[in-house]
Amino acid sequence: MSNRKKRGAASTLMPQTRPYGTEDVKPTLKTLAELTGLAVTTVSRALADAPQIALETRQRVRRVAEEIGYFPDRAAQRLRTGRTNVISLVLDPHEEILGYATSMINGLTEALRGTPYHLVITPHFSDTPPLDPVRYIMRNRMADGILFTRTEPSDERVKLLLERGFPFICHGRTELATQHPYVDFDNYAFAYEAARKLISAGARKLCIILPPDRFTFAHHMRHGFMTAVREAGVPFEIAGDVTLDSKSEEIRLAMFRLLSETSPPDGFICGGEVSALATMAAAYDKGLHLGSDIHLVAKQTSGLFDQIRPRVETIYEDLAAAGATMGRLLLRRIAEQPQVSELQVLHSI
Amino acid sequence: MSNRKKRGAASTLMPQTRPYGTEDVKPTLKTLAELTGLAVTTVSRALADAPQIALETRQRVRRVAEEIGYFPDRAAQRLRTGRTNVISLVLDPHEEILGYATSMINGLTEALRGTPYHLVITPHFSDTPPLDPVRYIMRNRMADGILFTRTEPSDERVKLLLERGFPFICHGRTELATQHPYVDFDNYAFAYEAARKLISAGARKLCIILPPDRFTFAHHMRHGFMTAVREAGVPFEIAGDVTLDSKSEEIRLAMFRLLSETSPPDGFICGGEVSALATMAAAYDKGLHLGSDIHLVAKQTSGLFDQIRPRVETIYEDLAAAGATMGRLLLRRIAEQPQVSELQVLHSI
DNA sequence: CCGCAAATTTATAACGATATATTTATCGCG
DNA sequence: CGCGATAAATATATCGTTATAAATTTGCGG
Repeated sequence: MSNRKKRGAASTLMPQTRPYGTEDVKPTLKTLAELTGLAVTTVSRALADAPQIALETRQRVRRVAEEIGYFPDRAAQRLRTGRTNVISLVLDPHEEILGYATSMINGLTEALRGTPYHLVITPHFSDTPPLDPVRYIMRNRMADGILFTRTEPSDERVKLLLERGFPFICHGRTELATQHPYVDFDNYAFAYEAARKLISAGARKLCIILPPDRFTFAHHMRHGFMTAVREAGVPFEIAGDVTLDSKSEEIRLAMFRLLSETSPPDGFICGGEVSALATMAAAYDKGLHLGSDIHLVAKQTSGLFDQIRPRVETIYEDLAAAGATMGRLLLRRIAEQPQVSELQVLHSI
Repeated sequence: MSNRKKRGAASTLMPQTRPYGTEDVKPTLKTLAELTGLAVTTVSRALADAPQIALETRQRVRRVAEEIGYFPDRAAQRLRTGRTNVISLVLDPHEEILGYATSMINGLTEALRGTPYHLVITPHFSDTPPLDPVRYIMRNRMADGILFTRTEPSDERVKLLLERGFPFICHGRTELATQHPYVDFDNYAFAYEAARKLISAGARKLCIILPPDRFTFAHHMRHGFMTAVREAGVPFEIAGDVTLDSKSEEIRLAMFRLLSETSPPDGFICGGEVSALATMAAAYDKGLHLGSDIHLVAKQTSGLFDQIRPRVETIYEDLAAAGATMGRLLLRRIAEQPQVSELQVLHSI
């Protein structure tokens, strides 16, 4: 009632003497209500395009909202609705795998584009338990969903998130009985194909540098590798002292040592770009020629290897696509809580 | 008064029959007030360690808070105080400079560690005006401060942010009359030193690949380069068709063409890792030998070039350090609004 | 032109915290 | 014993939004 009387307030839209375009009205629903002579509730629903608000009213409100530059206060929405409109990407330490995070983030932001969702980066510091970031996000209600990488066979994060029913998508699989959503690259196929390529290129003894054994994808790679070498009956070796997470310098030295042994491998599978370069450097330092003395297949996740000479055989993993898929799946999961089975995406090579 | 009576409520801490450790009380100030028999206000201030709350009370509140797993609701705090406890990093498109974003993010998260601040990534899509992300962040009150990169001499973002008095730190400088905070690498020195190195290595004609001309640091690099070549009276060339932002493939082709000309340059300065690799690839394809036929100095921002063979001369820019500095400066700026001069940090080589 | 349903709009009460102003308890001192 | 000063705690209002329930207006058959 009393609001009705205030309809004329619209004329006081710029009461202060200010240059046009710098309206100093506070852009809130309340202001909007005063300007339109409607109730705050009505304005709110009008902007939400609620069908029970007359079309004409909705349009009018929308017009005035635009005029005063109204944008809903995310904090207030968040407090009221309980939704943060945020998803969190847990960034693991030691991800020197060049551009790993960047590619994924690029894909993610593409997936979030046009949605109200934002991406916050939650770091996982190497001196703290892996569960910390996840716990932190849940307890502080920091996000509506979580993304993380480097999944382990019996991943505690997965267990906890499943237990709490908190939306998440992980990059990589577990070996848990319970199904859960994930996005993964077919690292079995990668290693298998890589081995096949090396063998048909003439390599006579293969070597693979694996990720740290605690990660599920290390098992997949090993399995793919083992299957290929066994099928072909080719001698092989698994780089022992060193993993894809090792410092590049260490990898190079380890590979140098390996190449100095009697009957060293001549075919190398590197699951990352840095390890590939380190292996190449070791071979170079050893005076070995890539393509004749030794062969190498690397996993490529950036445009980098297109510029490496001598040319290196690579298998491409599209991390931006993985990020985009993870983002989309997570949003879907947050919105509808669908069956897990729909959400298990395996990016094949 | 009536609250006093409720002191006994502490015994109803877990009224439901639930396994210990899964308290289902809502962890809010209200709950805490009921449990302690204090007023909500008191609890709030107790947790804030306000001196006008008795020490004994503060400790008691803190104990109970811990017991029920209380953590303040960020949305509520944000709504009430107007602070978001968020800083936003605007990620530019086309940052293929491997790990550029990752390094910076790593530094940033290190700087934010232990603070209540979070990092959100606001993408700047290449098909939208550069001002959009900044406008977006300010109007939606998405963050308390903004970080961005690739600063231009007359950067619109800087102008807008200064005008609005919104806290920000940019990576790179402007040429605006007004002072403003920034963190920058000394790209003048980089190019100057690189040219000196090439000349003393025996290069007789220099070439530099610059960033797109719209960025301030392109001017710095050019200036450093020009100063060095003029001082030494050495012939030079500036890669014309191609910039550090060009696709690596294009850079390689351009360099290949350049090397095919009569009396081509034999000393190259590459402001980024990708362009360096592309240049090396072009030389390789041309049959030229690095270190004798041609010389190259690259800017290194990752451990990558330590594994590149033949070895490449590099000058290191520590982007993680830059990120950390930017983070710290921004927090300081948000907190105290200090003099700009304290906030202008130039990372020298 | 009454009355009842459908179409609109509104009032009220949260969400969980904090700023401001006030009240109540405690104490020293004349 | 009472007074003012200090210490400690409290009440109230508010941030900007939305969910719920209630109220009003409108339309239309009878």
